Amino acid sequence: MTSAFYITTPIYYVNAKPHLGHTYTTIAADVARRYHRMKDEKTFLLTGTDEHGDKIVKAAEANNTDPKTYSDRISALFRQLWPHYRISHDRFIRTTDPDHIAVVEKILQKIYDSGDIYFSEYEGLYCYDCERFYTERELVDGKCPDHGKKPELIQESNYFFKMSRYQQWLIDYINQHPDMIRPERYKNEVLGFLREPLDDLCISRPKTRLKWGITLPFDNNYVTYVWFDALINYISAMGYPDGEDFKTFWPHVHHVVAKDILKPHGIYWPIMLKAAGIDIYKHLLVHGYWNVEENKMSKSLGNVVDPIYLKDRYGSDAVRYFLMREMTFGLDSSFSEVALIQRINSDLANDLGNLFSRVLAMFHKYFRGTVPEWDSGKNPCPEFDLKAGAKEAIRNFSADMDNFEFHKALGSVWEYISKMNKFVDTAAPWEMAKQKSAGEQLACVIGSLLEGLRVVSGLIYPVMPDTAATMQKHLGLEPQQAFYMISEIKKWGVIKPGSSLPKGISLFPRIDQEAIFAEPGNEKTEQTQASDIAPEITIDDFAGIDLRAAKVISAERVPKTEKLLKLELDLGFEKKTVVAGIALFYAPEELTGKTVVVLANLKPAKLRGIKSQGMILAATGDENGSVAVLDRDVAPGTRLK
RNA sequence: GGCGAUGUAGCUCAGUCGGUCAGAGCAUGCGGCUCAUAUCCGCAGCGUCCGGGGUUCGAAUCCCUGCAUCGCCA
Repeated sequence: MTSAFYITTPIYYVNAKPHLGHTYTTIAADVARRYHRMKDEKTFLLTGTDEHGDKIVKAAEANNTDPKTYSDRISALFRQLWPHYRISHDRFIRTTDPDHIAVVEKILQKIYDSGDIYFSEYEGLYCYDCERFYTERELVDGKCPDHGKKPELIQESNYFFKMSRYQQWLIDYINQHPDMIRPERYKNEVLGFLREPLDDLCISRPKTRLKWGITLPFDNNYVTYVWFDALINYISAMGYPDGEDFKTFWPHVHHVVAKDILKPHGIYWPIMLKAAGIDIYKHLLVHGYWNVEENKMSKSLGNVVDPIYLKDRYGSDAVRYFLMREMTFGLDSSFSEVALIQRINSDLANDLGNLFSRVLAMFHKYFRGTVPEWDSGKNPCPEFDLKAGAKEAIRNFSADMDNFEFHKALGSVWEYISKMNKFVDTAAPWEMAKQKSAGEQLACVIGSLLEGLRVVSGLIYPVMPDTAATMQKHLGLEPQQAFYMISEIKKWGVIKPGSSLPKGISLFPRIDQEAIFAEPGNEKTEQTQASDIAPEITIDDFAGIDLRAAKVISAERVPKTEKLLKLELDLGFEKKTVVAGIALFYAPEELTGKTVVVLANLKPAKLRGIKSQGMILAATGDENGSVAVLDRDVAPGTRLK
């Protein structure tokens, strides 16, 4: 019996601004958290920023500031972004927070005392510019791949965490908890790592080369390696070891991460917990990447992955919906503005928005805004049973959400929406309205539809909280109340007869894709080839173009040019001289005797002193070209149309 | 080089133990309705289920092999 749910995002490294990937991870966590709220669980959502390490020092230097000031600035960008997407974290942790630092020190000391941290001297190849060690095989010609300098052999002492000691334990643990790392492919990947001997983890950096970090409690000359510091945020934020939040939520923790940080979360973190005597996290949920398709986009890459741009343009709910619907959790997906617009138009505007709009319009038309008495049990509506459908939708939705299969969960909701659209068509309320005798049935149809919409508003709540609330309002309900509780959604007949409802609205206006691409700065560049088709013409326009079959009598290069060939053409009734820019692709003799297509009524032009009386058709690109040749014999002069 | 994953309709993908599994959504075409955001509903796919072998009465589904793409490791 789970009564609590704790979900985390990674703490984001402050060396870059928030982008689409961060947004996806955090929205996914928020969606999961809202779903567990629906199940009446106590929930906690943690996110934050990771601020230590040499990359931050460098980024700060590049911006002419110090690490703390720089971190403050970037961290604020993350913190300020989340409200735009209706993400309300219970805590936003920073690794520079004093309570976090205190817990990191505590954990280090604990592991040190238990003997899993040792001090060791070693030598290695160090690049002073990169401020890092290289292994022999990382080097290119014995030089650092970034700077092309030869690294120096230096000696250094550091503290190491005995991960190797826990290798077998971790393998066994994962095998005993097969759903600990999900989806399964990532569990297998971790087990793959573990087939090789695990190196001990260097967890310190001498202050001589890095000061921006948490000082080791047992040696003032070193700071903590950034990953060791960062992972601990998941417990420091909860007041480890004695905080109430820690006790309540830690047993129910779910970490959401992208696949690039699988190794720290799948290997370092459980071993750290084990070594510190803390229970292992419950689930690690690993998702894939968003591949942003540059070519199909209107905007520059930077713009489209900018979460603020997307939200301003399409709205928080629509972007949340797209991200959750489009990506199979765990796999990579591609992101494009075109795909986003298509989802919005087909799923949100056409299916859901239009259903909402048509139902409310009919309700107002036939019942003047007052909910009629109706009873689906006593007087069943024709064809479909929306009540049973709702039950099924809720069941499927819940099962999918429990498995973090957001895309499937939404699929289940949309199946129900589709059922309702069919129901409207089959029941044809407008026909019933014409026959006064069908009044009871009409009431049942409209009443059921209103209830169905209420169920939908509850089910979309985790993904589209704003839209859910808007729907509630227009169904005459109180969006402030916990309408999204599963127990509430499951009821049938919540909208009371006699209550009056406000007018409906368009939940999601359709988006005119062409209009967006036509905006200044949105020129379609390098689009797919189909997209640069010239403006539409009529058959009459085409009639003005006189294309003729013409036999090549002779061909010769135009002197002093690379591209031009002079062709003598036979059109049957006359001969023409034509200059064509195809010399890069054709030798003159190749063309002689072939029947080509000539634009015969082109205004003559002089090219290199030669009067060209037409133009032959050819497909030419940068690399190659091909003259249009008729593949069967026709009389010269035959018109093409 | 090693390990692993993937390769199914124009696009994105479902296909659990081999036997109506050749599917869904989008896009496209045609037809219908008119309550609705030119929306909705219905109908329509001659797909070498990557290629080639094999096992089997029977394979998209198992085995071998080749190719392609991707990931991790080295």
